Amino acid sequence: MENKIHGEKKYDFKKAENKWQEIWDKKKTFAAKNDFSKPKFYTLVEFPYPSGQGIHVGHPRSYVALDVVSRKKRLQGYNVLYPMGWDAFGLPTENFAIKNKIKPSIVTKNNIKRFKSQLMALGVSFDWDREVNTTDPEYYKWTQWIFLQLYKKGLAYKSETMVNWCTSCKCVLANEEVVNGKCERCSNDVIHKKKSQWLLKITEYAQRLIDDLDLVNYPPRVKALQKNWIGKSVGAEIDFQTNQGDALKIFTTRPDTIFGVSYMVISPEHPFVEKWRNNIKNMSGIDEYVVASGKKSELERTDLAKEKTGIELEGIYAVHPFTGGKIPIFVSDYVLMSYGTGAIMAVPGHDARDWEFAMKYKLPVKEVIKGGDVQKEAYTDTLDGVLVNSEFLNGLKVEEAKNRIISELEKQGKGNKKINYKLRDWIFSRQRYWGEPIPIIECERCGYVPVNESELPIKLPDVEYYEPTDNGESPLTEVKEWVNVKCPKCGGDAKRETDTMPQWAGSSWYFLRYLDNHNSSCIADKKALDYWLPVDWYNGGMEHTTLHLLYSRFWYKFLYDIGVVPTKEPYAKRTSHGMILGENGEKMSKSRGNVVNPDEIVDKYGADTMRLYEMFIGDFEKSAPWSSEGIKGCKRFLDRFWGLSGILSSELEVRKELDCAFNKTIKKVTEDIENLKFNTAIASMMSLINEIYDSGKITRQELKIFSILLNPFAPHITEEIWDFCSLGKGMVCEEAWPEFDESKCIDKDIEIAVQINGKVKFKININSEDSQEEVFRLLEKNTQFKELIMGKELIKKIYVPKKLINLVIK
RNA sequence: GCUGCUGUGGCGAAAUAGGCAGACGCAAUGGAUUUAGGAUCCAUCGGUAGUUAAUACCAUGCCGGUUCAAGUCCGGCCAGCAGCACCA
Repeated sequence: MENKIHGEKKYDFKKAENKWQEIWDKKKTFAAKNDFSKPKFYTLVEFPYPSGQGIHVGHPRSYVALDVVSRKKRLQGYNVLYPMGWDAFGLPTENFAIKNKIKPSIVTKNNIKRFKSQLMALGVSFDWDREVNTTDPEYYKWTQWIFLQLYKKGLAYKSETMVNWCTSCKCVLANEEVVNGKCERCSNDVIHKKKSQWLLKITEYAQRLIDDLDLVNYPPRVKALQKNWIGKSVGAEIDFQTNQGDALKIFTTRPDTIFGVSYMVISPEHPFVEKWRNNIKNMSGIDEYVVASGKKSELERTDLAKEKTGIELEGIYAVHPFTGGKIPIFVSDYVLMSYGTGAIMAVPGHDARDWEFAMKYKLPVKEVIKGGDVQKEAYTDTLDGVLVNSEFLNGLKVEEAKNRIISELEKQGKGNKKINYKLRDWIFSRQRYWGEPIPIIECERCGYVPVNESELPIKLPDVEYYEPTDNGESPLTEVKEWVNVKCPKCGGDAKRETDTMPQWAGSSWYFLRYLDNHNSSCIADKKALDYWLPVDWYNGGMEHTTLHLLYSRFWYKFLYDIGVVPTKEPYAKRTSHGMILGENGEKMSKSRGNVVNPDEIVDKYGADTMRLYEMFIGDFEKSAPWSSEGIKGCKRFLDRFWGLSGILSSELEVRKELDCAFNKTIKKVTEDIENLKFNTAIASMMSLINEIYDSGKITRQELKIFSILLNPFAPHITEEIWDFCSLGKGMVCEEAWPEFDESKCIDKDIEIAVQINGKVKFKININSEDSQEEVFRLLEKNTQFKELIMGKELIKKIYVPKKLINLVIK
């Protein structure tokens, strides 16, 4: 039986969606124009890693949201760039390739094909001509080029450091990739290992990465996370002389408490442990401790955070810079070599960790700031504290004492003001095959030599085996004919760097390549960079806040410094979507069996319904559970929208009685899209359609406006109704976004509430243009008012224009 | 422990800037249509009391405050989520 709503013709979403997708593709409807005189708008979503599973229902939430924004901006006359590409280097592909004996390049190609067809089936208006792929040598040529520029400026360096080593991936990880002592990707244990690695000096940009957050429109929580991650602390470095002749340099944020020092602590990796070896009386005990703490995995160190351990360096002591008193020195792994100087002055009276350690090892606790009881617990809440037992600092407030002591230290040459960051340099080498080769050659005579830029790209060799090795070397070391080269400097025998770049390399600058993706002589044409940048609106996941977002800001700032890009910050506005959870409210995963397959949804309800539902599901920034019932409401709404074609009258203009409703809806949809409130934008269109059906018909202009408003959300059905009802010459997506008239958004006849002592008692009808006097005159005529007021004393009358009246009576 | 966020019907959620709490949707119930199911259309739909009702009282995690008026502002709790976590 025919599934007829109101319409003359049933809407066949499969046929229509295919038809319009083909038309858009053929006509290149959504290609950004290289007409740099037009106002531009650059919308960007995080390009996906093309995994073997195909897209997830989470992907469209981001892509459709910015598709709605992009389509609306086009209708508003902007030259919109909304591109897509593939972040295709990475371990899952490599692991899949190893397991199934298919080359990573082939796996990648297949996955991209699948992803692309899935995205096209959703009708997302990407400009496919600008597609990029990080694994394409023509792309990673420029990733390597950027690395060389960093190298030339001294921002890429190789160094032997303690690194995070994933025992399962057999690969080093950046600090940002270690989550709770486990590998971010595979959740296996991370251990510490000494290894020679390439690092990027992101720390050099720490201050600017904080400061320039003021220049951009990011959600506060994203700014907070980034600042927190960079972790700036202001304090001082102080030299404590020792009986060994060396000065022990420490970092503290509380130089004001210097008279409360009762011992010092150095990290087990501190070089003085070795240096002082011969004079340390209990060296065998120290060795034991150092070895034991070195064996602890990242996780064990965190787990053991509660119970502090340590051992005193017998025979060694430091000298207090002001009192001249002897201070014992301990080794303990609660002090990290990677932060500050790897050594601290311990003030147990005013630091909880030092207090705990002092209790365990029976060390003295001295009060230097008045307020607490330092024998019971460390007194750390000292913002308004006053110094005591501190010689020339006595009586000063904490802030004053900090300044005083720093100037004193500087005067006497015993220390200086110092700012430290938790942020560490970015460990940039990976011992795996499927990544960009690092374009460096190691020559025995010349050291590290960058390859000539004219040789780029250094292509990944085509090999048969790419298993990670147990000895911690990249599988590329086995490819002798690739590794053995001549030194570009001296011409002698040399070897290529065999480590590859991390996955975050290609994604740190991909949004620049979209601007001019076929350029073979530079990253992108200068004019294109100047015109399109910065990205006007970038949406992505919260999980990338301390990885991709921070890394790409760093690279961009570097490119700004060398004159490649025109602005200090890459993304003018950043938003984050919430996760789509399984129907049971838990994170979607195969093991939980709550995964929703987007292909099935598109097949059953159509792309428009899928798109609309993902936008209607809830607050865009919050996570929301999928509901297989809820999606039906969106399907019903689209069916009712199609049904409008069956009640289309021959009248042309918007009817007077709906003029206000239309203006209000245009206003609501226009503003809500800008403010990420897709759910309420859709709700307002649902209300409008209810009103239209109540009126029994729709005029041509009304249907035109409705179609344009709905077009960004449901692009296929709106084109189809436009065509079917011959509403205009071209396509809906080529129309102009409707304007609203603020003055028409107010109803003439309105109902306002009358409250007595703050409680609504009844309502009266007024004209919205009525003055306060007229409203009260109307009120006094009201019988309910007379009854309620009878015998009572009216103390106060409040009128909130067009909203309510509140009467205070006794 | 620190930082940030969240808490509203059976469910997803709305509520400029302190001004009628629950828009919109789902589910549910009753009815129309149908051979039937589905789809569609109409109506009801926070709770308690009240014969439907009028109406009254209660209701935005809890306790208090400011105000003519509080989901919204202030103070104090509680719960949940996320991030960081020996960062001196």
